[in-house]
Amino acid sequence: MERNKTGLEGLSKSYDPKPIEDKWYEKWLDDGIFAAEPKSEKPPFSIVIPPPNVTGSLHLGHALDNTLQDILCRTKRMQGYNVLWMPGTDHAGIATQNVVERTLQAEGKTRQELGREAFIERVWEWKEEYGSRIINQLKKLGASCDWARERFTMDEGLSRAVRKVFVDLYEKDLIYRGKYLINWCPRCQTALSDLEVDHKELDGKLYSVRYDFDDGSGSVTVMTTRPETILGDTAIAVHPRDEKNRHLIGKRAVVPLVGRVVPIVEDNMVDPEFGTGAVKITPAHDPNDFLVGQRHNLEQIQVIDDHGVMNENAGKYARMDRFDARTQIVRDLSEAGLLLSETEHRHSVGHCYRCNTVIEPYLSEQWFVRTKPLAEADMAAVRAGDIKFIPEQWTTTYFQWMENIRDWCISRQLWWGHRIPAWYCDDCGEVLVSMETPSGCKCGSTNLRQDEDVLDTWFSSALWPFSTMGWPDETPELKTFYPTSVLVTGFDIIFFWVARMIMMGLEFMKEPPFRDVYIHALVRDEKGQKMSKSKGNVIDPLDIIDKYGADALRLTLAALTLQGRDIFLSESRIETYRFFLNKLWNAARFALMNIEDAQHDLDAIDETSLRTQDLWILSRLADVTEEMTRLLDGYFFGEASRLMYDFVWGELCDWYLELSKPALRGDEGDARKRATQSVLYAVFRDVLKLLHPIIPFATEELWSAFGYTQSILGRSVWPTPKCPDGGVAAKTAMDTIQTVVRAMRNLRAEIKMPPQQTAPKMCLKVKHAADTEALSNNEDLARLLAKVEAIEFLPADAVKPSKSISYITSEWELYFPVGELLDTEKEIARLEAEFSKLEKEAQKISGKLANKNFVDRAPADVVEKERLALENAELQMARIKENIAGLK
RNA sequence: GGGCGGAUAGCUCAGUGGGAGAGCACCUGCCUUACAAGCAGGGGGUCGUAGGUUCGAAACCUAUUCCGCCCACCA
Repeated sequence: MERNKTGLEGLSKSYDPKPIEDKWYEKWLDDGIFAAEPKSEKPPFSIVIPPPNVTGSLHLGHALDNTLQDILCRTKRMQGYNVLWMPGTDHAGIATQNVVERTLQAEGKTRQELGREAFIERVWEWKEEYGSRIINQLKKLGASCDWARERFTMDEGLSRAVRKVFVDLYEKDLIYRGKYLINWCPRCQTALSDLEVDHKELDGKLYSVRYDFDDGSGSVTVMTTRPETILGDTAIAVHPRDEKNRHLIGKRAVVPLVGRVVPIVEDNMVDPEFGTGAVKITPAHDPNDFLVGQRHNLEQIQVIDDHGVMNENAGKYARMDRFDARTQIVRDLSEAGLLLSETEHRHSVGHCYRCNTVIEPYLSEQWFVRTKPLAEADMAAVRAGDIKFIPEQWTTTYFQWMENIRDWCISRQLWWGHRIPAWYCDDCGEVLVSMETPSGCKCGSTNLRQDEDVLDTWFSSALWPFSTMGWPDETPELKTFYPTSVLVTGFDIIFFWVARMIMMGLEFMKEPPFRDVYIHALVRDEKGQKMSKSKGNVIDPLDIIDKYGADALRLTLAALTLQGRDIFLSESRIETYRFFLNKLWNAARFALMNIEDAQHDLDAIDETSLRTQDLWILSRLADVTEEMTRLLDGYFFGEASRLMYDFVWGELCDWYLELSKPALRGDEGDARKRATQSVLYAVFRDVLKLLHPIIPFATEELWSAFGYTQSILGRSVWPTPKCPDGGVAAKTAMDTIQTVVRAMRNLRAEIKMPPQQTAPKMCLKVKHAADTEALSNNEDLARLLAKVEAIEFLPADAVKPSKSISYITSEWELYFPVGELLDTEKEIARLEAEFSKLEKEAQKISGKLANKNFVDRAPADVVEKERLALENAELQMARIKENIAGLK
């Protein structure tokens, strides 16, 4: 087979990602390697990207999420799958609107001044300018998405899907409209869903306020954290079985400061143990009170407006900010003698997840999704195993939320987003919900007004797995790639996104949107703190890519990804893995410079010329190939990365490359040289393949330098494990060689012999249990690695060589004659320390063996192992003792 | 209030019933022609605490302490 020329000249002396990464990304795009085939004989594998916000810039969360997806996609491509990785971005309603509003603010303008149409135009301009930024950043990271399919949640096609879903759900009575108490952000001027409220524990005050009865017969005391809502009180409630407050039911109290007379009612919501057991009821400003109000038909009096300012119902407090009003009302209550106490109280307060403003429970007309029926199907699918969470523990979290799900408020009083496809007839009040703008009302009127509101961003994201594939049309993409294979995302959006995708997928596709949900950790800083701009601990992945390269970042993230644990990232950690890339780089350079002159077909390995080390590395490679395949298949990214790290560095570089040197120099003859060259060629081929999904750029560059037949590594076929004949025996032999070599190095270090100095001679006395042949056949290897001139094999009954230090195992004894360098006392001390360590060990084991329970109940092989260990320890002790005696 | 995760070497973490490990940091010696972003050797841990199960526990069970996170209609 004609081999491409190796490109050693092109490789810098140390690993430098700069000239490599952009070049290869371009080549992959030109080659079309990322393109999915709508119809194919190959088995499908598909992932839809969690669409980043168009406002966004790549952060470490994206970097991790997309690195893992890329690893999966690249692996599957090499394994022969027809891979679709669907990319795109999310319009991110509130977030984007806020960003554009801020740029307007800088120009001294507001969106209201601009008007709706002009503002939306501004947002689109902004989107065109910045929307592609994050896509380019994903490319820098190496993401192998099928970019020709890039989608945006407000594309015409996706918008059509949104309208279709809305209309269908409305017709099935799964979407309804009504006036309810919702979460309102007074700054963003919109409703929010329950999930979009961040609850934070804050130090507040709990006020006791006295409400006098209207008949002058006494008073009742209630507790509140929000005195400003007193102005909207329309009742007081006590628990029906609360004996001490029973007598209050039916009485009427006077609301302080406003003088309104309100009834005292009974309701199960009240906790009789809290405070006095009496609660003030403000149906228009508290979610609980709202429900009580419904049950008792109470008046809803709004006293706070949509800006968080007291309105005309607040009397003299009108036009005051809600927090100023609170201060003033407390002062006034105190002056009126109605404020009985004021205590510190820590409680949770809702904040807007976008702008952090304190949320106001606000009574307004909104659209809702009836979630209960959808959630039932959802949970059934997860229970049936149609959808699997990895790690499994997230299933619990998921169920916990689904079981307590409440209706989803989907209308937003924003301008940027999908306009709700509902029209109101100005003449008859009819509500028309339809995909297309209706021409007129049933009543004949043409005075139709479309609903001003837009949909929650997450409504369109929920359709992402099928809307991106062309739904509601029946496309080949849907047929081939739906359900997708796996969803990779962070736990922070399980409720926002994952659960809702499952709902919509099951409802409209009758199949779940994905089979596996791989939930990865959050990336935190080295101290475990969440990264945030305000803390100044943000690591920008683009800086990292610039400094260390995308591969170093990818490998670090993958290596630190353990199932179910957060990642603490620091630059020093990235350095560790960058060092690895350099190691791999140089190992490859070493191989290349030694196969450059090869005149034979490198693909043909002459098996008769293979020695222990060759069989060992080939069989270890087979082990690693099998293990790596298994780990990637099970989403064990960290384990997979570390497996390759350890194999390449600890086995290939530290042992095999060193052992290959004499043969490559020609010391062992031409046949051995050719065989070793072929082994290197074969090992690197698979190592580069196995590492390619994790570090695509570096491996691709090296692959081209080796000149393997397939010109693009990403197009090569995933390796299958092939253990050579004699591989298992070679592993045992290498194990022995490694132990002996380490022992020799140890003895040299003991007398501080410099590494460049060759030790004249070591004497090896091989005992019964040892693999004598492994040692005598590979004596040259031991000499090479331990830098020893000669190894003298002593007969088992030989006397100990004089003036030597020793290393003794149960299988062999190693003597290093050091002549005058022998420090007798030091050597005795060392041996005695060794002896007492063994003695302790032996005592422990014999204690175990003396235990009848252990001998009787432990498995036979365990007992046997302990017996052997004891025997060995005793043998070693006996020999060490002899040695000590000899020295004395 | 409910739930989840964690506690192992100075630091960050592997290790799910029979040998306590890795990387970084530290100490010693080396610029040995692939790599000083490197090589070789070394010191360092009563595995949070208390019980239990077991012949045997870092691992399994119970309780407990501390740390982190999520959820909840905490007036």
